[in-house]
Amino acid sequence: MKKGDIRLEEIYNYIKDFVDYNGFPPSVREIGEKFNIKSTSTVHYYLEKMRNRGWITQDANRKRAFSITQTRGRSNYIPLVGNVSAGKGMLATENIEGEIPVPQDMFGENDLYMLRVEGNSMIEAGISDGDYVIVHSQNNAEIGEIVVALWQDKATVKRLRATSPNLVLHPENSELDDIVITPDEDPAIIGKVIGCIKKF
Amino acid sequence: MKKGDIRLEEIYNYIKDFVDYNGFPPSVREIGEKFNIKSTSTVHYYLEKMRNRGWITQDANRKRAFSITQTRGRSNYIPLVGNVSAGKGMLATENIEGEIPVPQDMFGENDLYMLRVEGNSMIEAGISDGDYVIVHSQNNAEIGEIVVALWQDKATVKRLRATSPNLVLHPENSELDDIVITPDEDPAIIGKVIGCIKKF
DNA sequence: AGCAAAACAAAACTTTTGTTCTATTTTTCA
DNA sequence: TGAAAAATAGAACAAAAGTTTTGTTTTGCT
Repeated sequence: MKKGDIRLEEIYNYIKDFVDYNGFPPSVREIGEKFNIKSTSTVHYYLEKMRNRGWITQDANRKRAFSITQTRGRSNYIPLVGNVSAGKGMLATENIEGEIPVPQDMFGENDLYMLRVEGNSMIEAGISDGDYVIVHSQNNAEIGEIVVALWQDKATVKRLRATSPNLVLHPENSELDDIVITPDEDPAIIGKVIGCIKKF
Repeated sequence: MKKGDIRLEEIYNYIKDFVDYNGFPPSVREIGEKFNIKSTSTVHYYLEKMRNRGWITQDANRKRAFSITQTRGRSNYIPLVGNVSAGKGMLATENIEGEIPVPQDMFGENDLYMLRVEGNSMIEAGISDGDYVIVHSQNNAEIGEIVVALWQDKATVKRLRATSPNLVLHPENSELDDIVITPDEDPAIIGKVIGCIKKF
């Protein structure tokens, strides 16, 4: 590899990191300073090269305004909900522990939230204790889908078996029995699990 | 709510979206154009307000360079590696199918890549066909960890059982037997699985 | 060694961009 | 209603940032 290409990549990575960290790109002079390049024209020379290779794009006549043209997936920030408690307003701000970025390509972008799973009742579906499930907020679901149900002031993740006359929730754990909830116990479906993130 | 505060929020959201989309913030005049504000000083007036409220920060004497002070978790963009083929250079650009954002809080930020899992050999560890594993790039691992091993020109995800005299890879699937690879078959560990993202 | 291309420097230049100042209109609220 | 506060405009301005030009040094290759 040519010497210049190594430099080019270094500068490119610097720009990527800079944008990631600051939310705006570095100026020509900032780049120069970082790499001990004493002339702005040299930096310009490298930027031009990146433009030609399609690494970055830049509207003409715009300052500090180039963007990296990467096939970089967008993030979608979804609230991590802590205590999923009583009835309505579970997305109340007090319950939101943070805004977690998830890949938009994978999970779309509308009405999602995230929940930390407790217990291993869904372990045979690949959802274990401590995993984070990505949930689409909705109030009903099809039989067979994995849902988040609110019952007795607690959220639980189970597979939906039946909705009437009773709500039947099926744990994906052969050691556990189905949960049958009668209407008068006032259960509610508050979402459909569309994804799961786990740490090892 | 005061009229100005509504405007302020609208402008703030515009800025957030703009930064998300473009990778750099809009200029004062661009904001003005968007909201039919005819004077740059008016936009300035709003930006100042946001600064006072801590919504944005901006280094003095820097143009087009304010950033939103978000309580949002950071994304870490990691390459999704397609064909994990022969020996070295698996992170060669040709093999990178995209840059996927993953939450930095969960997975740190160094030397990660992502791999699409084929087959259900790790299903009892919660890793199924089609899942995406998050891998820390490293060349050795502890016994018991889930690793990515390169063998016969293919990457495989298994639990590490032994490293000598033979490399023993254990599928987490009771229907499958351990894989024993002798040194002359030239296997290599190319990463440790630290996470998994699955879609339902 | 010698030549072409790549890499870098210096300074001057143009445009963009944020800021400031003053003045006017509109809202808000007592 | 009337005064204070908020919101907006216009123009002028200074600093920052990208660009251009010209030239020099270094590198790569035959």
